[in-house]
Amino acid sequence: MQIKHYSHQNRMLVAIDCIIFGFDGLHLRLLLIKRGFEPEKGRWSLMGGFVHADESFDNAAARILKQLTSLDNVYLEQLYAFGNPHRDPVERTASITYFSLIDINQYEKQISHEYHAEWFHLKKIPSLIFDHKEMIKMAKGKLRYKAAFHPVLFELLPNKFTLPQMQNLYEDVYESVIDKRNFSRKILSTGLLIKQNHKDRESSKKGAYYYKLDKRKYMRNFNAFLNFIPNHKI
Amino acid sequence: MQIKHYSHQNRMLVAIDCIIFGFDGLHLRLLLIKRGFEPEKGRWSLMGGFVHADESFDNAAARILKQLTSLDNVYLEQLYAFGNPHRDPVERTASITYFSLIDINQYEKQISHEYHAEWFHLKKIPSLIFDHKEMIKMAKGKLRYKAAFHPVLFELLPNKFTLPQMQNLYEDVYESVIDKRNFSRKILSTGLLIKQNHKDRESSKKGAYYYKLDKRKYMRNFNAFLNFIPNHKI
DNA sequence: TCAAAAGTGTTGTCCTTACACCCATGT
DNA sequence: ACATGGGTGTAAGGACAACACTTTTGA
Repeated sequence: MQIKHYSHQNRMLVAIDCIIFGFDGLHLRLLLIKRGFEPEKGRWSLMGGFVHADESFDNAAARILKQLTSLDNVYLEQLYAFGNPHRDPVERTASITYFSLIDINQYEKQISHEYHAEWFHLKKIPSLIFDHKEMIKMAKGKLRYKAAFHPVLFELLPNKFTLPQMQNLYEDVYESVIDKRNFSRKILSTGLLIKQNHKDRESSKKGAYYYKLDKRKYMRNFNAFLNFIPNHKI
Repeated sequence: MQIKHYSHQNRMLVAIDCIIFGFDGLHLRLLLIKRGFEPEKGRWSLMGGFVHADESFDNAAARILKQLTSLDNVYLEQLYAFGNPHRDPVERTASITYFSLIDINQYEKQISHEYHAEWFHLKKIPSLIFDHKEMIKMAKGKLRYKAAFHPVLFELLPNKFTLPQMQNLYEDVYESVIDKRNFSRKILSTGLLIKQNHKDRESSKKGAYYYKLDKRKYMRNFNAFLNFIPNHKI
């Protein structure tokens, strides 16, 4: 006998919420939108949406991210499934959260104004709906954890970037000060950076050399362990 | 206006599946059951069940684990949400997987025969339903990742254990051979072990000293980074 | 007395850290 | 000329990895 349904079981809505990080050259930032429907319409929220009937979670997350940013092929990784029965007061809704790292400059080119999105400094996150604050906290933890061993923060950097910019990024992620001599030695020792022969002349008088990521090596070595952060705690 | 439902959205079943690891003193093992209902009745499967209407995912996982093992307070951590639309052929069912580490001796005392459960050696996993093989693969990866930096494998060990037993466990998890001198130095340097003054005389002639875990230090230091495995790859 | 597993120490290498000065440029 | 941030080298200490012999005891 062919079974058609699991009877008497509870079905629920499943949504995706995206925790979207960006980096503006000085600080790590988080992209939030103004919620466009009830309840809580008009309050700040993570970008999200319901999973469609014939869509995997990964596809739903990519679709939702693209809706907001118009970007394809960005770094997107499942973070955690939030399933508290009353997290959405309207109706039981599970949220599968995804963690995204995007190049803020790519975003700026493609910006959609439909969602009233803004980049927030991580120290200045406004009040958010539901359990979104908890989601962000977990995403920050995961970013630290991952970046301590994998070169994942390159996903946040533009095509060309300088070592001082990179150091700003690491210092912001770990909320700590890093010695620039040790930092540059460690980063360069990965062999992932290709020095360019021109400088960024905007952020200092002397100018800092641009580097590009060696994409081939990056792909190959992504899962190798690195150890970027001295004395890091999670 | 009070909203009662999100209209026109797709609702789905949400299930929990538990990847349950144990350690018998020599080898890492995985607990599987014989599925008790259609479809795929009688085939090997992870222990699972549907999330009830008013139950969080964590609570559902703990309930389902207890159903099989009769154990409370075991190590249980969310692993990943599997959401492929056709992963269950009957009806769309998301699976939130949980990763569990239990002391196999506790389990043996409490065994429930209702599910025809068996412990499988990780090299000899039988054919499994749906995407359960993929779940196990991910769980193995996470176990390695986590155990490389956190003392989580203690969850698999009985109250009293010997260093050779512990080393067997680490060697099994990482499928590699570890130098016992370096291993004991590293493990003991954590300060987490309390040497007992009697020996296990069963597994060797000379006998190996028992140790107990210093639970207080274990709790306090769980999130500190360790580095147990030389040259480990994920 | 022999076999089998437990237990223990040393050394060289490499990685990590701490630290200070010179350079290039715009104002 | 000076202030600002960029770029580089060295030395000391600690962690890690490689390695071999002695001990205990049951058979």
